[in-house]
Amino acid sequence: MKATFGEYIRQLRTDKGFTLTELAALLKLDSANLSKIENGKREFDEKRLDKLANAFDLDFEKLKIEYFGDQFAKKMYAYNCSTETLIVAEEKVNYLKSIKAKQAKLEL
Amino acid sequence: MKATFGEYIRQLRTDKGFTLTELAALLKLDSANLSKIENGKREFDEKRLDKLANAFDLDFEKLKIEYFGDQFAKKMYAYNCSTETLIVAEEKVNYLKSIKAKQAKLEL
DNA sequence: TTAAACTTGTCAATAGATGACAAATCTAAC
DNA sequence: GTTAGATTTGTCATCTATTGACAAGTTTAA
Repeated sequence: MKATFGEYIRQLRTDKGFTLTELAALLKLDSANLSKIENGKREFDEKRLDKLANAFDLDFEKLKIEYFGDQFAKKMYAYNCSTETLIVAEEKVNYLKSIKAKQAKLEL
Repeated sequence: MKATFGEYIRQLRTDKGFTLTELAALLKLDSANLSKIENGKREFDEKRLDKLANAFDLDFEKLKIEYFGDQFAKKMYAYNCSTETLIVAEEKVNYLKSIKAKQAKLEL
């Protein structure tokens, strides 16, 4: 659960005994590029999250957590951000939601 | 502190009595584009964070928290991610750091 | 040593972000 | 209500980064 997203995909794939070529076909990408993704040399495109969930019958909500958690972690690591960034992020999500709620009310 | 990053810039700017054109010059961008940034219609490029910190004499670490917190919040809001994403992100940052620490040890 | 699996390098094609500028709108002072 | 400065909006060419694709290399296990 602490692995990078690439390591996570590799885990899923090898557990099911798929080759890179087989999984790549399910995800509609090149096996060479899937290799790079698993080794952290390319990004996994969020547009393919649903295909990945289908391929391994995963809960989509949990997959999003894994995926975006990984994205955020990489950014924070790269820019040496303090963990307070995450607290601020949570506040800001709530702020965005409150804005939306306010707008929905006005449209009544 | 809960505002979006665009609102935050606008706050800083108007507090100091700068016009869009003036601040834009300091940040080396077009005033029209700065307007879009303040109104959440364009992204603020992370490469300009240092210029922004200088323009308002801000603590760079705090500015990063504000900036990346905003980025993460937007993503989470857009993809409707649960707040658990942030907990996972924190675990993963620590994982990345532990990897690095391990590698540093091997290189001795 | 052979075949399949995997890795790596490269590059053209594509998509997305950015800079630039014109035009419209807003605001406040006169 | 006119004017000037400030801001907003729309558009588009250009730049940049990402992606797909494929060739060539290495590793692995039989």
